[in-house]
Amino acid sequence: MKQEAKTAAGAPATLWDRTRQLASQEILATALRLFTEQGYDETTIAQIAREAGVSQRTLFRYFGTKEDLLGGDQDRFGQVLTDAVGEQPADVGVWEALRAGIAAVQVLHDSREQALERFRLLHNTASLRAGWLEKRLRFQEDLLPLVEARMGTAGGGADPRGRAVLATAFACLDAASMTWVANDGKGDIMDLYDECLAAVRG
Amino acid sequence: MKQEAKTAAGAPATLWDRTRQLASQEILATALRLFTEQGYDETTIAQIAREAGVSQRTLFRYFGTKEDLLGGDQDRFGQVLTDAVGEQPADVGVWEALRAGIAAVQVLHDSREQALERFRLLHNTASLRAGWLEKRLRFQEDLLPLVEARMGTAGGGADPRGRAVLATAFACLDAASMTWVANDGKGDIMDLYDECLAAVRG
DNA sequence: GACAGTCTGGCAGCGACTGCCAACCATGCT
DNA sequence: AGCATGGTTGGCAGTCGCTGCCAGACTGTC
Repeated sequence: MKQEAKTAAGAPATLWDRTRQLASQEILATALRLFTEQGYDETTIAQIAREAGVSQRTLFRYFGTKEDLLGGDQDRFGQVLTDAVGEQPADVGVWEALRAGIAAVQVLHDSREQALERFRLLHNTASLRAGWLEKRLRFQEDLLPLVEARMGTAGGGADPRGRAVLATAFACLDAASMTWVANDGKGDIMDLYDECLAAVRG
Repeated sequence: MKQEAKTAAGAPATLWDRTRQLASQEILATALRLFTEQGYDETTIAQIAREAGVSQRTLFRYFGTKEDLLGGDQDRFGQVLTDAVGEQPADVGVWEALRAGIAAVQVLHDSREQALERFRLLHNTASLRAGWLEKRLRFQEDLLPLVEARMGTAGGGADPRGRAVLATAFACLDAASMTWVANDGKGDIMDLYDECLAAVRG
């Protein structure tokens, strides 16, 4: 259940945890390979489990959902995002604070290639896109109180402005990443994000 | 299944078509009732089919997807939207044109109550939210060329600004409708939308 | 009344996902 | 070393959304 994934270097904890982590990596690698090879929808859980050498039941214990096999740690995304935004000084504006959060998330990507590969899958697969948008919406919900506090709007559901600012920031991130993928990973996502915001806010 | 052997009154279309339409309405009404009564995820296709008096197979022939039982004509939404935007005079700005399109869609709702009921289900059910966002993304893709033409940006994937403006407009609509639902349908969605845009671009 | 074209329901099956249960095995205690 | 413990695993059955297939019932036409 809960795992201190602090196995950065050495300190291999118990043998169990090491085995767990190994299996987890194996499953993740197999899934990503098959997804890029033959597409997300065309890859079945049974196939991933077979090629990774585990049972379907175990696979579902590691990753509760087929989607989780791609995103890996989307939950950590949300964590890093809200943390980064929350840690911004109080005198920083909303837009700047959100920018800082988004920038913090970008650092989490392992490599440009892997990020590009994942984004490409995400943008080209309807079911994945849907799931991702849904998760992103939950991040927005988590961020909402922070944003409203920074804007001075009382929120409580009556004032739409906090939600609007938040949704716009993510919308720009969306546009930026889609353009980034369309350009085969050329340029920097944050630059594109800035360009998007500038286009929107004049 | 059973049918009124008489139906003497009026015969505008063939009996087939009439039966079909009747069954369709019956299914739709049953589905909406069960969804609001016990929730979307807790309602099975088998239950809807049983209470509507048709087989599952037939139900799936009428509505290809469980989601289709709620939205009904989401496709028409997109149609009206793109038509309205496209029909705006050439000298109208992007933001204004998009606003006109969104306003055109609002007219399609049957009644305030029904719209509120549907929106409530939509915003409270994760799977539905995901599907809706996905479909909305497709609308954005349809709208993109129109927006880029109006902005003078030669899209082709290289320029993110068209996508950014588009996504922002929808983001504001999202924030507006969520606030509308949170306030139990009080006020006008378009007013909230304007407020959102002002907060973003102000 | 016979024929053709639809529509329907039932059945089997796929894929994602879950609950249950028996077998397993690293770990800790004696 | 021996043994109990508790987390881990895999298989089996089952649910739910959804599809292909096939036989039978129905409507409309000649």
